[in-house]
Amino acid sequence: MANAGDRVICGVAESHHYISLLQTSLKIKDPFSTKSIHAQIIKSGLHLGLFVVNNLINVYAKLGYTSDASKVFDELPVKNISSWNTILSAYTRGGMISEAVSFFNKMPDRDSVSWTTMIVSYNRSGFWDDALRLFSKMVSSQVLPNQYTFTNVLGSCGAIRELDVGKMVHSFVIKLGFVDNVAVANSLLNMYAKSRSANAAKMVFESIPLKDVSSWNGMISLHMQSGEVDLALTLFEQMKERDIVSWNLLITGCNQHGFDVKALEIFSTMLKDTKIIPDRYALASALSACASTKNVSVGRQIHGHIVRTSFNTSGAVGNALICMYSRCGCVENAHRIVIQTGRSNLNVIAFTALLDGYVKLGDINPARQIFDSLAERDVVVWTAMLVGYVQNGSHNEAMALFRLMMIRDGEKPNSYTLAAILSSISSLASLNHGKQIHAVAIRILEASPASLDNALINMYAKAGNILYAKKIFSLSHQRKDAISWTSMIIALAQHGLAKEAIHLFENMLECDSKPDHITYVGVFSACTHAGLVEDGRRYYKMMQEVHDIVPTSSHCACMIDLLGRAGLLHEALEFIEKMPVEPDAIAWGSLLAACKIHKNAELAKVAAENLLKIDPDNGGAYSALANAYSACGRWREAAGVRKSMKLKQVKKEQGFSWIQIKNEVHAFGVEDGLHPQRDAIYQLMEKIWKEIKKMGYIPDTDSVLHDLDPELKEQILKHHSEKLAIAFGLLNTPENATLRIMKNLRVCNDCHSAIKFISKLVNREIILRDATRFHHFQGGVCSCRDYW
DNA sequence: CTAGGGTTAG
Repeated sequence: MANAGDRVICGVAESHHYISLLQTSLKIKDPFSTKSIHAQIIKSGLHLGLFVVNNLINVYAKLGYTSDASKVFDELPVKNISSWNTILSAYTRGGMISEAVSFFNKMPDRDSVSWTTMIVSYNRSGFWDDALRLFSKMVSSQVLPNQYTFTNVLGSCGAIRELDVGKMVHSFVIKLGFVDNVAVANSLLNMYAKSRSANAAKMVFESIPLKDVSSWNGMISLHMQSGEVDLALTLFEQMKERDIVSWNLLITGCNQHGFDVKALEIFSTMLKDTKIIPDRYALASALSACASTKNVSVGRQIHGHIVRTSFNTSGAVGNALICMYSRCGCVENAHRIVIQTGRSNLNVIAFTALLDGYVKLGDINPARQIFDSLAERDVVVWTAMLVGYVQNGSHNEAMALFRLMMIRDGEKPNSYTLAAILSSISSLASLNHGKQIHAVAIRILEASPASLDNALINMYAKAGNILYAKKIFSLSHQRKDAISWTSMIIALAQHGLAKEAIHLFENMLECDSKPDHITYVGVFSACTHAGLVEDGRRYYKMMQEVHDIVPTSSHCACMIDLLGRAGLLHEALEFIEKMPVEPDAIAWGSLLAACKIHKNAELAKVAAENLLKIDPDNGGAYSALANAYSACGRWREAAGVRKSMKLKQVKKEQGFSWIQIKNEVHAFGVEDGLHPQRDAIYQLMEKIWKEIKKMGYIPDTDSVLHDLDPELKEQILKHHSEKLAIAFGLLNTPENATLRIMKNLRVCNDCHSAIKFISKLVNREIILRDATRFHHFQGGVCSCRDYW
């Protein structure tokens, strides 16, 4: 047993002995050996000095034995600032910020380590402002920052793009002589890079005397952030050594900028040419690249690697796998990974991708099941579900979901949500709902993006309010895109404002906005509605020669329509025979419709036969052919067609019309006897009928089967669904109010003529949206000038 | 006792 004097002399050696023991116990994470060392230290008395005891406290703290650490600290008769700092760091490491703050305030003295520990703690929790505030307090308390302080404070500046503060810190760094410290210099570089000061960042980089891998990585990151992928790649080539971060910067950068093939190339080079093992960032980005390029086979290989190395699929990697399989259409695989990984380890983004995968396959029900199973929903997943319904044509479900989102869940929609619901509203042509959404958009969005304006234009146009559509278009002048022009051109064309539509198209060309294939559909339909055959031909040529657009079947259908309606039936047939794509049902249907208008039964027969060859169940073909025969007075043949229709049980779409009064939609079929107001409606129609006949209206009884009693013929015409809807509208709206009627089929000749008279008789504007376009009736005339 | 570079997925 050594005496007291020996102990003092041996102190230093003994200290080293205990410290190395403590470090080993920390390294192997063995709390029991720590306890036994602790016992030995007590046994030998606390003469070893604070250095050893502080070390003991630290090891306890780092192993998570906070109460043991505190106990040793509390029992210390004499403490130095390092003892206090050690406990402080124990609190901050455990994320106990409020405890750390009150401990920090209790400290008798604070040095740069104490302050820095607090700053680091704030940074770790993302409280960048608090970190900077504490830094300025530190400086005014006359405590000098060290290199650790600077790296962290510069990190805070970069995170919140506080360039001005960052510059001040920079001058401080220079003053205290830390510029040559590579860690501090790298932090400066990154601060400037994040604050979008590329030149300052480059200057810092050039001035670093001993650049390390991180310095180079910082520059690569800078270039990737600015989208200069080539420069980033060049720098990467120049590097003498590269680490996983260098590789990941390239992989994620290429992925983010759409160079997904390159990203996968780099990923495979890393696997092949280096010993670097891909981490979760590399795997997630590579999988994302597979998703974007729909490269399942590489995606499966990466999945295989993940399985072989039993890589943890919780979090980023699992989410990326699910997204990859969903976007590649392998929804079952994605679903399997959800089950294997466990729902709680995955996030809403992965589930949104899965939901979307089902939507893309047209499986709306499983998509809804996933949606319902989510514990937490954000605005994006609500929107994805909504878009699913819209694309599926389930507009009522879309409306119901939107209500659920707004009212029951209180989720705030964004511009994508609003554009999606507007698309449903457009299909339902519900002006009231559309106006409500417009109001929501004005209330909650700071600025309306072009996409939303376009949805609004579309909605107002489809709901019959062309004036509002024009207003939105003219107000969105700063952020107009090609789709805005297209939406407006189509809107004008649908409303029969063909000259305006074409004028707008010319404007669009002058503004150097590039029309696409849809723009041209709008242009052709405008030409058709106005009978502008020559313009139509010219634009058809321009589309191919100037804008390099290959005509699609819809363009051809428009052209056939244009020629046919103008009476150039043989030219239309010639067009079909020479058109660049295989003639489809719509092409022959257009010709057939034209034959009906121009009473050409021979050609109608050719068109109908061809149409039925392609689409044998097309009820429209039969009735169009029958109508064409009727129109030429060939009753027997017309009856023959109708008979064969019955024989073949071909269904003809039932015509109906609807009108919205307040928030309710009232639908009417032909001879609708079910409506509660039927007597009043029929009486009013009777009265109107007499009045308009006095004004010169002649019922188009030729369009009805010929072998009926004339009285009965009139009766049938009188009770067409659009006329009933108008009578109902007149009964239930204030005087002078505009009536907006929708019809699922095209308006018939007789109704078109009758409504003109009605508009004059009751002095109302009547807007009728039929299957293809709008008719604005006012003062006895229609906006289509009887050409439709 | 305190620290610097890369953070994916709808």
